[in-house]
Amino acid sequence: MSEHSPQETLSRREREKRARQQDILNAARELFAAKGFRETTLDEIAQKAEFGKGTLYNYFASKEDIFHALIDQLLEDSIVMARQCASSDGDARAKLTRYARSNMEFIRTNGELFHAIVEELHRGRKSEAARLQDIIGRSRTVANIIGAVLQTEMDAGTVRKGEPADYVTMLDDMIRGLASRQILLHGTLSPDELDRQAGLIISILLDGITVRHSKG
Amino acid sequence: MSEHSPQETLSRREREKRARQQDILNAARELFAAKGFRETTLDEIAQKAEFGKGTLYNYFASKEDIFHALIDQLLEDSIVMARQCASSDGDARAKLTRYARSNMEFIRTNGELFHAIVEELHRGRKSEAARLQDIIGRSRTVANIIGAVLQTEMDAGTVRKGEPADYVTMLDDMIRGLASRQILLHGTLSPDELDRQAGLIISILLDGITVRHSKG
Amino acid sequence: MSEHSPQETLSRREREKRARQQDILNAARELFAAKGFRETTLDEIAQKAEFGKGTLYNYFASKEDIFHALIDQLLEDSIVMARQCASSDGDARAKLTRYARSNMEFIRTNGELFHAIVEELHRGRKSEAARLQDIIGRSRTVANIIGAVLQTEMDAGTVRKGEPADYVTMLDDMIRGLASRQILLHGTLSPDELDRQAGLIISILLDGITVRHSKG
Amino acid sequence: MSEHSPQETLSRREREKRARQQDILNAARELFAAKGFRETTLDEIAQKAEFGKGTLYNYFASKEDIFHALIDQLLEDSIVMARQCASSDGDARAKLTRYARSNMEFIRTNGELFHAIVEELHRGRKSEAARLQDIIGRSRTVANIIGAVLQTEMDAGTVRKGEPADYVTMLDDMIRGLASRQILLHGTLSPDELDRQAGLIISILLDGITVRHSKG
DNA sequence: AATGAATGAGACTTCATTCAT
DNA sequence: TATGAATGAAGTCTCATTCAT
Repeated sequence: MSEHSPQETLSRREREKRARQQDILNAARELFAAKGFRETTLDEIAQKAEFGKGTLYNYFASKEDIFHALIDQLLEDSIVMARQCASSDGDARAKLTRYARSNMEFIRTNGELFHAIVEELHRGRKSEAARLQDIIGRSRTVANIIGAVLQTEMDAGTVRKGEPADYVTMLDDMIRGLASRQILLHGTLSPDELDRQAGLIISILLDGITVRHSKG
Repeated sequence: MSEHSPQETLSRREREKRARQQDILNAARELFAAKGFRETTLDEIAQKAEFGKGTLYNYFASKEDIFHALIDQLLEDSIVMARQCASSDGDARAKLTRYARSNMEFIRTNGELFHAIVEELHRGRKSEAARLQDIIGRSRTVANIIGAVLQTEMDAGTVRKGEPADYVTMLDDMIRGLASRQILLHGTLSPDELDRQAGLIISILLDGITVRHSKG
Repeated sequence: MSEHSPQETLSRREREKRARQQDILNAARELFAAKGFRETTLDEIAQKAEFGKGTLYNYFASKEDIFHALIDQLLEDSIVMARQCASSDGDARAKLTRYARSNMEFIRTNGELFHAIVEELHRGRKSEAARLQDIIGRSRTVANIIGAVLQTEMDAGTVRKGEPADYVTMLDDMIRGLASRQILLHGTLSPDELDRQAGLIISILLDGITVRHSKG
Repeated sequence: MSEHSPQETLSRREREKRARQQDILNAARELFAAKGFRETTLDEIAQKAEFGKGTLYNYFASKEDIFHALIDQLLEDSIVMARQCASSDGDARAKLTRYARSNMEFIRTNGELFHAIVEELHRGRKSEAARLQDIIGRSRTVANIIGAVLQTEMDAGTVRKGEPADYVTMLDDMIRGLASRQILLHGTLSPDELDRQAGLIISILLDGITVRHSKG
């Protein structure tokens, strides 16, 4: 898990700079999540980060720049999370359940920001093309990581043929919808509830809800 | 299907007023859908509706008021749509497939507004409590209508026991996710593609993706 | 002199709009003249024009737009002035003296704005090319009008051959320098002083300062 | 030409301080010339001078202070230049032509800064009175130096009576106007063109443009 | 002496809402 | 009832200056 950065040792200056950047990002993340990108003002970010307004501009070129930095972090984190689940022990059902659970946890933590991102992407922007492609590309990376788990099962004949990516996106849709709804309605998710929901989702994906009279 | 309004007969004045309100709503719907709530200005709405800017305030108390009126309409429409599918011919699979298809169509038409609504709801607002409860309540109405289809199957033992509402929301999540993604990536959905996707979603919900060796 | 505008009659609406635009331009002209473009704030313009700050944007798209409108007016006025002098009675000396005098008067009235314009042009801007060419073109129009007076004399052999435009620009340089300096040092120019200075400038241009022992 | 500074010997500390001050001034000169006073930031000056931003404040009290120091240098230089021309060989025409040429060269080199200075002076500032008087006084010094050349000719009866300062300022106006225009339109001035223009200006000043039938 | 991170006043611009006509 | 000119609060961003290291 130790992500060796190209230069293991940074100057004190550089380290402090990064730390303060992260302070700003953390403040922004909370606010963007709570109020959305447009509704969050720089004054608020500055205040929450305990900096002067102008100081932010020593670390980020614009409000959008802060937002993009957050997107990067989020996508990076989600890729790491997917990799962990895909390489964890157990069969496909175990891995997918773990993924569903981790993802719901992930959404509980970052979901609001995630929502803000989707929202912002949804709008036309100048930087649209390049940035959108980047995000789509990285999302696909996640889909491929989990899709590989399904592909293995398909090769073994235990999962019906299909486009793994389709299945993964539907899995993601269910996860996201469920997590968002639970948070919206109940504020949060208890660990037990998390487990139950994750199991339910995977059960639907793998088994469906129709009762089969097997082994007649 | 004729929705009898509480007062069958309205004065000419009242009828004209409603008509003009609807003109404004139609203009606003297109703009909110295309650019989002915040990014749409009253000037634009006024221009598209071919009214003076001040005139809007004779019909709606504020920009937000227009937005809320649109939400009402959208929810009303979705309830109608759900009822139609639930009462259509065929077995549960047919009804659900029809629902998936109609819903995707519905999202194709209103999806951007739908997105704008979700977005707006997601944020804390003054009117939060009351409005949120109203929306949740009406969403539940939809869930119950489709849930009843599943309940019938459960009673007949052909669908495994569970909370129908859970199943419906997951169905909705898959529908919404798929539709949104298709629109975002490909711009629109062809009728054929609509059918294929609706079938896939229902197939996952009912059958799952695991291969069963039925031992005929 | 009556410049018939394409439409002799404008709607009351349009007339009032123009009047208010002119109010804003007048306020801006004074301020730009006194403090320069960059140093003048929109708040000041709004206050002097007795409008709310936002109101300015109903009449001009930006601060620069106001500036450009002023340039247009100034150039238009100077062309009119040059035409009047060139078509006035008397010989070339009389016309040129009149031009010098009028121009000094013109600079007394508009010189500060003129300076602000030159200043602003001097700096690189996005709109540089197009706008600069426009201004240069219109300046040339003035130079050509007065140059034609000199050309007539050249054709008659009473003025030595040369590029009329060169002579005119030098004349302009002297006029502008003198007027600017007088205003800077003494605040204004009395009519008598105006006459004396105009005569001096023309005398230098036409006769030079060397004493000639004519008719030996 | 050796300008003896009041104190022939300065401490090493003092000498180094002056050297660094000059480094800063050189950087500022280029930037002010290219972009104007307002548009140049202290960051840019610091970077070009290869100092930290805060360091500048050890050498100058403010951004304006730097500007004023540059004005001082420029005026000092122009006085030196004028003295050289006035004391050069040849008759008045030769000296004046040399002055015109040198001055155009001077403007080519320093013109943008010159322009920035005029611009800045033109505006009302706190330091107005004292500083303005200083600059005017030093400009007069230049005018007097060149004016003395004309005075000699007047005394000899070869130049018509008048205020030498008036003639010099008009000469300066023509020089400045011509040089500025050439730079603005063509970017620079070739040596040949410089000579031609200088000759033209002096020819106008001394001879005027009227053809005289000298009746030899 | 040298540094550059921190600051906040102040600039331009947008836009929902009001109100006189 | 219909209008759109007027408004000013609020938003993002810049930059000269200060000050702790």
